[in-house]
Amino acid sequence: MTENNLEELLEFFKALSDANRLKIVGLLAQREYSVEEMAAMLDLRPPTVSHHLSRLAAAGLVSARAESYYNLYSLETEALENKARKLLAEETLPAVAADIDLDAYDRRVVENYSYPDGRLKQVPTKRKKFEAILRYVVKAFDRDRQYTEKEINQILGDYYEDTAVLRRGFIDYKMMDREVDGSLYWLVED
Amino acid sequence: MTENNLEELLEFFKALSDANRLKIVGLLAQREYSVEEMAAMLDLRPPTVSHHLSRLAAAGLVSARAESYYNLYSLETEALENKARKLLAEETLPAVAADIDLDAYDRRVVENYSYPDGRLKQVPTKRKKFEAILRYVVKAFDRDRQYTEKEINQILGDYYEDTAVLRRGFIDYKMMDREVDGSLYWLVED
DNA sequence: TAATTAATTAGATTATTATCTAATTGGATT
DNA sequence: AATCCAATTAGATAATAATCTAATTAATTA
Repeated sequence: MTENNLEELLEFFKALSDANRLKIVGLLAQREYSVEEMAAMLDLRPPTVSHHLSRLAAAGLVSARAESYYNLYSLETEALENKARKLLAEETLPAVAADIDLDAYDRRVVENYSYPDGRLKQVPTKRKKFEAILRYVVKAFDRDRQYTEKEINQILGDYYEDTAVLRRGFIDYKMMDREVDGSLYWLVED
Repeated sequence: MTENNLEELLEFFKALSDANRLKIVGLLAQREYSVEEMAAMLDLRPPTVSHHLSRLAAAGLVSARAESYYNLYSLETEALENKARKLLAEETLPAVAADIDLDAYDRRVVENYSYPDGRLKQVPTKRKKFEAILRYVVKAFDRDRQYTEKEINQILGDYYEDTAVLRRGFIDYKMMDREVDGSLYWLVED
């Protein structure tokens, strides 16, 4: 369902990503034509037009009806409209990204900045990488409870000596919140 | 305006006719990303992602904003919607065919079946070619008047000896109509 | 039945395009 | 001022895809 979505969209866009195929669609938007007629009008050989038509047909955009030994092609207007409308639907594009490995960047950063035992070699200065490290470290905390600064530092100490830079990062990037007097910390919901 | 239409549509479809570019669009439909982040998630090198982004940007589908030395890309949702809606508009597809040489098939058929002086060598039996010949010969008649069968035959005689087969063709293919008694003929409007 | 015709399929060639590595650019940090 | 880093550009290579000719198929007419 999710992966199909990408395949289906891809077939649709590929079908229309050629000038001569677009012209064929333009022709068939007006009336049906035989292969030979279109070949003459586009100045192509019939096998080439046949090939284009088979790609359009595979995407469901055209269909043929046999009449004597002509194959008369016509546009599947509804199919075209459905695809265009699907593109406009809210849920379509996010679904295309459904199977993408969103954590790949974080994993790469964590690997580059960690010793084999899981401790951090250092903390990156660049924002994107710092955030990736924070997302990794924050997993050590529990959503359902509150922590004293002492407890925070104890947990962070397993990752890095300078616990303050990590603790401050959580606050700066709004991954944690705390009491005004700084006595208690807790995770912020996404 | 008319040719631009094809170019613009083509750029749009080509921009989206690649699996990785579709995935990029899917990612950016959710939030903005840097080039390096997307490269990691798609398992591509940054130059490759940069190339894909420039094609998407050329089609107006994504835009970048610089933040420190990141280029943060986001989806141009409106542009995408406009293109999709344009595809649904009645006039778009016929406009794509506006510059096509619609007479190319007829010309080819007429040339194949005519002597240099314009007379027909023979009349084709195959429907499509017969129609092409009829469309050619019918130009000899005037829209604003009526013809007796005798006058018809005289004009058709300039093209071909067997005038009846042409005259009958006009009637069969509804290019001409006539009185029930067959006394007068006239051109049918398109 | 033989000959003709439109379309498709097969196979080869050419043109595009996606991708990579290496080099360059332009900000940002030390 | 020197260095670093993300992004882009340049240039080369590999993978796709468009197109052609030749052969085949299916259907029609002489």
